[in-house]
Amino acid sequence: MQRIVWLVRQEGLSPHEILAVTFTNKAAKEMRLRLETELNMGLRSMWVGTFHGLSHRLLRTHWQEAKLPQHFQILDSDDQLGMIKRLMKQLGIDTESTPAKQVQSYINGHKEEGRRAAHVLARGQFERSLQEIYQTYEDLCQRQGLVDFAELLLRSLEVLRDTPPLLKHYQQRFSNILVDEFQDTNTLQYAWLKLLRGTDGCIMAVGDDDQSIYGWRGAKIENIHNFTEDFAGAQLLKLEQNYRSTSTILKAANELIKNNSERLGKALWTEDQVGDPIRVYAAFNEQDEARFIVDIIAQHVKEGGSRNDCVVLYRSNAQSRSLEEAFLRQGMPYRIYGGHRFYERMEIKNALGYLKLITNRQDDPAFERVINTPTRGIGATTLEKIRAYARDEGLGLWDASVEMLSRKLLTGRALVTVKAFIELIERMDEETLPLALKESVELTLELSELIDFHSREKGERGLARVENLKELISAVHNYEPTLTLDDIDEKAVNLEGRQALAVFLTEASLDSGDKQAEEDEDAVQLMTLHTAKGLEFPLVFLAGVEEGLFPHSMAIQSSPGGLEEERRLCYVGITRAMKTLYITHAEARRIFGKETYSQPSRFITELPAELLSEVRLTGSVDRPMHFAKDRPRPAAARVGGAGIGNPLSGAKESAAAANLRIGQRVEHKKFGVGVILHAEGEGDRTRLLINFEGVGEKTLVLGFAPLTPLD
DNA sequence: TCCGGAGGTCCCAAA
DNA sequence: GACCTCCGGA
Repeated sequence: MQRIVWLVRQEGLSPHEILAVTFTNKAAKEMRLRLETELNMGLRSMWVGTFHGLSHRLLRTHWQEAKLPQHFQILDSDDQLGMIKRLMKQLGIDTESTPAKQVQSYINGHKEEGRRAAHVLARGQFERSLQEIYQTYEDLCQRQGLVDFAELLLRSLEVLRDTPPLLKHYQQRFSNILVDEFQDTNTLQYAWLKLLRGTDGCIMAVGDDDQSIYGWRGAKIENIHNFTEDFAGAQLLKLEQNYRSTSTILKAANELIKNNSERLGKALWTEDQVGDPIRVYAAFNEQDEARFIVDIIAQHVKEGGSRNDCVVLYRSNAQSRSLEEAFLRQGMPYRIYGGHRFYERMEIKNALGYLKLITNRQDDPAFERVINTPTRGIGATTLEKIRAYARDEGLGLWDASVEMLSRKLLTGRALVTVKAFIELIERMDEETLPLALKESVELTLELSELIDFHSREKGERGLARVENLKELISAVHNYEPTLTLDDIDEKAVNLEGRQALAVFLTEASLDSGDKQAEEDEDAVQLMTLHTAKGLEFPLVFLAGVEEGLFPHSMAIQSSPGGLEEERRLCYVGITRAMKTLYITHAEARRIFGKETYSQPSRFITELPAELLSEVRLTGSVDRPMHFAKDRPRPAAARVGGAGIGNPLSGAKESAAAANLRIGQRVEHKKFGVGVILHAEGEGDRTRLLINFEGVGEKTLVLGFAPLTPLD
C-alpha cells in the first residue's frame, strides 16, 4: 500500500504499470479506495484485485486467444457440483461410492496444481474413472462456455504462456507487481506471478507464514521459502514489530503459535502498553454466549464506544445464527459477512439463470435451473427426455429442445410448454437487446414472473425472497463494473449491450456480496476467522472456542497439518485485536439439531494463564435458592458492570429446581446416575457439578440438562 | 405433473 | 435445524 504510493509519488510510476493482487474482494476494494484517496486520482483502470478477478479481466479481454466464447460465464461451486452430479449420472457412475463432492475437490485440486485431465497420472481403476469424469467435465464446460473458479486462473495462465506477444505485453506493462497475503498462494497463483513478472520485473510480496490458513484450498507455505530462489534479486524482510495490539495480546499470540513445529520463526513485539487481560467466558450454551457478547458490546457503546469497533469472529458460518438472533433481539445493528452470499441465494440464482440463458444458450446449468422455475408444467419426465436427446446428439439442452420441437419429438402438453419456454427466452433476448443493463434486468425479471412465483410461497420465506429480488434490482442500479475501458490494452473492452450483461453476471459470481447492510451505519461486524484476516478491531470476540469446533474436528482428521493450521487460524483471530480480546466457549451447543457438550479448546489452555482473566457470573451468593448448603465460594470477578443478569422465567425455574439439592442423586439421559456436588448461578441457568458413575464430573446447566431426581 | 411428508444427510473455511 | 431426495396420493 505505502509502497504503491511511494512508487507513484517518488518514482513517478504510472499506476498503469503496477499490478496489485490480494485474496479477498474486501481487501482489494479497500486498497483501491485508499489509493484513490492518497493519490487523489481515479484508478478505475489500474489492475488491483483478487487473483480470480484479475484472471477474469484477462480472459474477458482476450477471450479469443483463450479459446472461449465472448460471453463465457462463471460456474460457481454449487453449479459446478450440480454439473458433476448430472454428468456422473449420465456416465452411469454411482454417487454412493463416489460422492460428487469428492470428485469436485479432485478436479479443483488438480486444477490448482495446474494439471488438466490429460496430465493426470491415474493409477488403478478408481483414479481412472475420476480422470474420465474430469475429462468429460472439461469438455462439457468448454462446449457450454463455462469457467469455474480454478479454471479462471488456469486458463489465464495458459493463455499468457501460449501467446508470447500477449505475455510480453503484460510483462512490460507491469513493471511492478505487489502481492498481499503471499503465504496463501497456491501453485497456480505462484506460477502466474512468476510468468507475469518475467525476468526483470520488480515484485514485492508481503506474507506471514504464521497466518497461512488456506492449505485446504491448495495454498503452499513453501512458496514463501522458494520465493527468494525463484525470484532472483528478491529479498526477505521480517516484520516483527506490531503497531496495533497491546503487549498482552501479542504475548498470547506468540505463546500460542510456539506450539507449532513448522515455522519460519519470529516473535511479534510492540511498544504499546500491557493493556487489558484476555477475558475468557464459559457460557452455558450458544444463546448464553451470544447474549453475553451483545451485553458487553452494549456496555462498550454505553461508555461511548462505537459498534464499528467491535467484531465477533467464529470458526464456522453456522455459528452466526444464534449470534444474529441475539443482536436482533437486542435491536443492535450488525453486519454479517460471508456465509450465504447474496448472489448464491436461490431466488437470485433463478433470476440470474434467465439472464445467463439470454447471453448464452449453451449454458446447461442455467437451462436446468429456470426451465421449470416458476413451474410451467415441464416435469422430470420431459426434462429427462431432453437430456437423453442432448446426450445422444451431443447437443446442449437448449439446442436439443429446439431440435426436438422442430422434429416433433415432443407431444401433447410437453410440446406446448417447452415451446412456450423457448419463446419466452427468445422474447426476453429480443426485447432486452436494445436496453441498458438495468432495464434489461428489470424486464427479464418481469417477464420471468419470478416475483409472482416467490410471493406465492408461503410464510416468511416467500416474502424474504421477493425482498431479495427487489434488492437485486437496486444492486443493478448501483452497479459499476470493475472491468472498464482500458486505454492501455490495444483491445479495449466495449461494455455495451450483451457484453455489459455478461460482465455483470460474472462479476456477480465473483462478488462476495458484502454490501448488504447500509454502509454508513454504525454496526457490529460478524464474520468467520478466515474472512477477518488482514482486518483489525479494538474489541474482538472469539466465539465458540471449543474442542471439536475450534480446532474443528474435521480439520484435525482430514490432514496431518490440520491442527497446526487451526492454531494459525487462532493466531490470526487473536492478533485481530488491538485493545481488548474476549474468548468465549459454550458448554452445550446445538449442532445439527442436537445438543452437544464440549470442552474448552486446547488453544485456551495454551495461552499463558497470567494473561487471562475468567469472567464469571455473579448472583449465586446473593440469592441462594435450594442450594443453601453450598460451601462458600471465592467472590467471582465481575465484568465491568455488564448487564448479564436477565430476568429468569420464574415458573420453569422453580419446577426444575424444586426437587434438587446438593448431594442429591439424579439420573441423566446420557450420563446415567450421578450425585450433585456443587451448584452455581440462578434459576434455569444454574450450573450443576455432578459426579456421574463411570463417567466422571460434568458441569450441566439446570435448564437444559434432562435430569430426574432419584431420591 | 405437482405437492406434501418421511427420512437421510450435512457446512469447516472462500473466490 | 435446514435442506435434499424419494415416494405415494391428487
